[in-house]
Amino acid sequence: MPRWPADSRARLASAALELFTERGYSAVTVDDIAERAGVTARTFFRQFRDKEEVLFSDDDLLLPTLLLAIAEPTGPVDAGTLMERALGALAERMEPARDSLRRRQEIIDSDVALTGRELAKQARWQQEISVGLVERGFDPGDAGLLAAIGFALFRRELHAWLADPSADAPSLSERLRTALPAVRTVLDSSTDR
Amino acid sequence: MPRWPADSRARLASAALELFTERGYSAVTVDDIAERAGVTARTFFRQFRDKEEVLFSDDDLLLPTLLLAIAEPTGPVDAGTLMERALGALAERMEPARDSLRRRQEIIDSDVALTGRELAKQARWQQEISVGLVERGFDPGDAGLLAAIGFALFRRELHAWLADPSADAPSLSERLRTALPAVRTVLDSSTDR
DNA sequence: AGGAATGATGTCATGATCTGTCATAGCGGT
DNA sequence: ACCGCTATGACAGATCATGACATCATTCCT
Repeated sequence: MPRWPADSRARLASAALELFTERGYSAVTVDDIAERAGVTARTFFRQFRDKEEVLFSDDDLLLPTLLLAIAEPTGPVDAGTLMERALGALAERMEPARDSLRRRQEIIDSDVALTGRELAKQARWQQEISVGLVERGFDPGDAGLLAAIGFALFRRELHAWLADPSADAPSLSERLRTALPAVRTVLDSSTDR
Repeated sequence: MPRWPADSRARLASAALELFTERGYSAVTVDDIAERAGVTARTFFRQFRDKEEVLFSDDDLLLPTLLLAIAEPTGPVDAGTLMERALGALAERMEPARDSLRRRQEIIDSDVALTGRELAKQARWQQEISVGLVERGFDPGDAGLLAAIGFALFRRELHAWLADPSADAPSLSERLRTALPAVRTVLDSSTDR
């Protein structure tokens, strides 16, 4: 018999998500979250660096996926293909969690600071991808540019995927596969009127 | 004779920049800034929403520049050209302030939260540009994609420009002009090894 | 000239976020 | 039985941020 119920971290995370959904991010205090999870606020801050991090800590589990998809393929590979593999691997990991991701995204989009945190985290991923590409022998300038464009696309398609509630909507992976070619089309042919 | 020295806002802003440079962002309290500016902390928070905002408030002055560059040209215009005009106008406004921008950027880059705030602000600009493009008759999907790519490029070239200390380094505008064509090249031809 | 309105600032109180430090109690190994 | 390890609680305190109200030089109105 442990002295306390196990898994305080998981209980804090779901308590936080519930409360943020019920009342909105800024109307929830860390004390509220801790109370619902049956611990003290001090324990919250031991598990999560700050109040925001409770929404983002899971993301760190995805980074290895990203790096593996870049490093793994053997033989010469096209840069676009590598980006597609990396983002596709990310997409596969995210797809099963669509519902909870959407709830999370609604909270994030409702608060500028959270949006900033999300962008900063994705910028870090972008940096990691860029490094991975350079390690494969790509030109550093090209790698940075590719990673930047890739993540611009990824953000766009992720939002579209989460926002589209229909059952037969394209999956995130499918959206990504069609997005990269779209860049060329847009650059070549887009005009106003 | 005013009751207090004028321009408390400007004094707060430069006091903040000085102190952040001297001691690092997180080691400076709002009280420190207020003290050096000769006011109380309460006055700081009347001028700036929070401690971060003192580094970003000037940015808001740039948004009209951006929107004007999109809305102004008459007659049918290529989307890439419009992006170039908008970002070029931004660049022209920033170029004279290179030194203070670089000091500011060093502070921002040293702190994740500040990085997030910067990205969030640029995301908002990106959104505004996208809306401006749609109002000119561009397809909404294309507009969003173009704005995203444009700002990915802009961030990249801005950092490169600020990081290159040499006197004969290309200006920000020049960098931007060569960056957009680079997108096509990279997408078409980049391979590893 | 004189009084009222204005507006930037100070003062005080309060709540939220985050950190440092020490005590406590169950668990596992010896 | 004892010892350390670890997760947690308890408490104090710094910093950030906001609301309410007071102050007083300037300005405007009559």
